[in-house]
Amino acid sequence: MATRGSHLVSRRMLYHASMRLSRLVFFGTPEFALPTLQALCAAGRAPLLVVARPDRPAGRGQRQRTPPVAAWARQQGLEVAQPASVRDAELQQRLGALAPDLAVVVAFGQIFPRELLALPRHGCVNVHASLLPRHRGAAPVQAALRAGDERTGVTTMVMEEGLDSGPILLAAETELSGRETAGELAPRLAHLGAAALLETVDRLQAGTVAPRPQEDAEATYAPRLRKEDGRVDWARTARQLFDQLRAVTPWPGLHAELRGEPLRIHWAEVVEGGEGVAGGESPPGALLGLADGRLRVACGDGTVLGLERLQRPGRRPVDAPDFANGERLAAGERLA
RNA sequence: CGCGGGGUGGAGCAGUCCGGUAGCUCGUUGGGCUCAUAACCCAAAGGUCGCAGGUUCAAAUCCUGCCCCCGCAA
Repeated sequence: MATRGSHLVSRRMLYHASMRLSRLVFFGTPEFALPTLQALCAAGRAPLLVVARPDRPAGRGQRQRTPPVAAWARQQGLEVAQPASVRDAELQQRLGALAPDLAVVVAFGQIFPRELLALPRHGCVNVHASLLPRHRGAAPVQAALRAGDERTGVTTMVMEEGLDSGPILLAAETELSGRETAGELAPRLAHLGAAALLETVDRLQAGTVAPRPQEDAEATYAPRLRKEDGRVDWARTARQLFDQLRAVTPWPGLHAELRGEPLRIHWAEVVEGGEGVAGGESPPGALLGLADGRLRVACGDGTVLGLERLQRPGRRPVDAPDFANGERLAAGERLA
C-alpha cells in the first residue's frame, strides 16, 4: 500500500475502523449535484458549508446566473461559499476552521489541490456519473451514450490528485434504454448518485466499505463537450449518428448544414433496411425523400438516418414534413 | 444595455430592401379516378399579415413604442 503523497488520504480511509462523519462539507455546482445535496439534508447529514462556483453571466441577455446548488442551499438556510477558486485563501481558512470529517464532491467543476484533498479528516468523496474506470472526465454521461454503451451508472470514489482516478468505494449500474438522451439520463444518474453517496457515507461510517483501486489500463476519457462535438459527419453510419445525437442532446445539439445555413437536428432515428431505400450509391448527406414522417438522409456504409424534428436558426423546431413543406427541398440536394 | 433571427388562413414558409389585386407547399371539406393507397385529378372553405400609435391618396411592406418565440453565447 502506498504510504505517502496523494495516497495518504486513501490510506486513512482504508481500514474498517468506523469513522465519525458528522461534520460534512459539500462541493457542487450544477443541477446534477443537487439531488445528492438534497439527499444528505433529508438524511440528517446537512453539510456545514456548501461550496459552489461563482455566479456568472449566462443565457440570453447575459444575466448573472446563480448555480442551482448555491440557490437551493441558500434557500435552505445553509452556509454557502462561492469562491472564484478553491485555492482561495479565505475559503481554505473557513474550511479549516470547520474541521470537517469529510468532503462530498459532485460535479463541482474545478480541480482540487492537494492541500484541499487532505483538509477533511477523512478526505474527499466524489460522485462520478459513469462506471469507473470507464469515462473519466467532465462529460461521462455523454461519453457513455456516444460510445453506444448498453449500461452505465455512477461510482463513488476517494478523490486523489489524478483525474477521476481514485479508489472506488461503491458503484451502481443502470440499463440504457437505447433511446435516452444525455438530458434525460443525467437526472436519472444524479438520483442514482445521490443514493449511492448516501450509502457510501453510511458504510464508511460503519466501516463496511473499503476503497478498491481502479484498473487504470481500462480507463477511457470523456473530455468536456465542445460545440464541434455536435457537428454531423454524414460519412458515419446512421447508428453512430444516432448515438452522437443522444449524447449531444440537449447540448450542444446535433447540427448539420443545408444550403450553407446551419440546421439543428433535434431528433432522428435509424431507418432499418436503409440500404434498399438508398438505392445503393447515394453520397453521404444526400436527401432521399420524405417517408413515414421522416426526412431520409444517406449516411456511411449505405445506412439511412430518418430526421424527425429539425430547426433553423431563429426558427422554432418543426417536424420533418413541415420542414420539407416550408423549405421547398429540391431533388438531389445534400446536407453537409 | 453581450450579438443576432423571427411572429403572414389549421401547419411550415415566400412576399417586407424598391408601399398599391394575399402567394407557395401541405392540411381540411366536397367531388372524381383507381384493385388499392399517406398516390393522382377537379373544386371550395379558411387570413384582425403579433399588439398599439404615426406617416401616406394608399401600409404585411416605411417610422415609434410594446408583447411573445428562437439561435449564438454560457
